[in-house]
Amino acid sequence: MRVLRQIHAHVLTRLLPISALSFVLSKIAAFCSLSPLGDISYARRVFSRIPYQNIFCWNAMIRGCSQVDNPSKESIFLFKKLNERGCPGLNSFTLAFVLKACSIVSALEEGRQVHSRVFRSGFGSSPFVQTALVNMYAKCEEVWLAQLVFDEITERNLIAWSTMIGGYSRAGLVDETFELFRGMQMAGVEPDQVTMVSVVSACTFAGSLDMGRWVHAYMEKQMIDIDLELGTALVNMYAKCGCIKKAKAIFDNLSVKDAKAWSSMIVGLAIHGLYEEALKHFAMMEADKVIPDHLTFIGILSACGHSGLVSEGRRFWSHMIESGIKPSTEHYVCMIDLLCRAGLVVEACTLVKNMTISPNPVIWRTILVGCKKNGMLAKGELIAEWLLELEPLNAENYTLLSSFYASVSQWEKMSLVRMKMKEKRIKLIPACSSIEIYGFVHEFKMGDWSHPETNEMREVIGDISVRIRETGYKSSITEVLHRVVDEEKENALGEHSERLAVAYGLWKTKAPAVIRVVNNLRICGDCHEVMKIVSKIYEREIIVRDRFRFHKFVNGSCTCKDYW
DNA sequence: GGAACGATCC
Repeated sequence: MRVLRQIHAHVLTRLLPISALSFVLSKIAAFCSLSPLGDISYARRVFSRIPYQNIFCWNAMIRGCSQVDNPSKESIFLFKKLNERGCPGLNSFTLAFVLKACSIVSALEEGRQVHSRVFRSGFGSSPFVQTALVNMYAKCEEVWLAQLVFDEITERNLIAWSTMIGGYSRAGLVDETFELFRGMQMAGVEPDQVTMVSVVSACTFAGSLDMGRWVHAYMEKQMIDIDLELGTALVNMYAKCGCIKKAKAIFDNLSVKDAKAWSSMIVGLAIHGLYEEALKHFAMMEADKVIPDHLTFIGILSACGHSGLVSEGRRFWSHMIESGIKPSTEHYVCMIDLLCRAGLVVEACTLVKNMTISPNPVIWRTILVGCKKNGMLAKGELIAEWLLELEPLNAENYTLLSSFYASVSQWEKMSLVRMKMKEKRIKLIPACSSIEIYGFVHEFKMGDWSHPETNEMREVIGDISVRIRETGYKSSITEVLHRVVDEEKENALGEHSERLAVAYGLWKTKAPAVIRVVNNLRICGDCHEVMKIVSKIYEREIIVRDRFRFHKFVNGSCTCKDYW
């Protein structure tokens, strides 16, 4: 920039013809807005003083004013200004750049307007504009519109396929992601690292280790190099799919590791209950001179919270603030959770009071869970009131509140919550567990006997209940109630979806195969106990991924040490 | 001078 400023000054002292001056200034503006070494505010100043602003510098400004690391609507305003001037010289670059800007700030309405401009402009057949449109709709969470545009593309190149696959993957539409990935292969277009990142992420979302392994093997066969981004996606996939060893192996093999890669590894270790390892990795990261960012701290704080490391948590909190990272809601959630789990609910509430940003529903839910664990009825009720005011239609809140009342034996209040739900026509999220057997995903809902092998499964379930009762186990009734709407289901506990899935796994596979179950909700306390016993009496390793983390049951105990 | 990718709390 220093050299550029000198050139700029030099240019201004010369009496250049207007056209030459415009040309030089537009080059300077373009450099300032586009180069990583540039300076966007300098670009703005230069741009505003160009006598003849050609389309080249307009494009550069539109592109430079909204970057992924600096989202802003300025590019869209610039485009509007250009529109007011009748768009002299508008080209496919302009349209692609402004669409990219719309995708960065999720500006659907403006994006649609640009889309109609594309129609009129005659640049609709530019592959750059088409892909930018697909990307814009996908980033605005309108994947179906993105698909419509994608369908219209006659010659789909690698980028177009990748964009669409990425759109589905980000939306968590796993089947669609894979269908498109197959379509791409059928069309004879070779996927690259960027494509594979999206496909790997879809496996992470599905929690499907078999799928992930298949994709990894495919990459090896196709000799697709594992770069930093793809490596991070793989580390994340293996960790979230329950194979922390493999995640670690891939992580260790990365030649360059940035904050994202380290964070991914740290969070992975933490959700597997390997807290010491997580903390060790944090220290290794700092020793490696990689600066932890706000997400790394979320990972390490939650690791401390889940393992009851209160003083370490406080230390990391101060460390974070000293590093100049302003705590976000997520950081507060980790810290509040950490304090609540340690029984320090009052201190957690003080922290909420002193928050500089307004607390969101997650904060209130965390405190409410804390009140539940510590039997604080009055405080919990107060929190619940705020929570329901803030989010009156979220089923999760009602489930939590009703389990809260159940835990303090307030049955009448609990049924009032149920009634309120019925009034507001709020439906519970049905508990659902899945297990993968020989590449097939079997899904079970609570009390669901629709599986074709249901009779055989009943026998296994029966066998489990007999054998665990022999060990002296008794089920806890409060756990039944908060998941069941109709209390008439007395045996509902034995039919929790995770138990059905585990029973199926026990029956279909033999030791030493690990039974891996994915839950959409948090595992209940009673099932947690049962899994421990089953792992011992059946001598099987069981890994359950619930909404938040992993539980690995081996020989009667769980890696979470019952602290979750 | 262009379009696609990785880590986020309860």
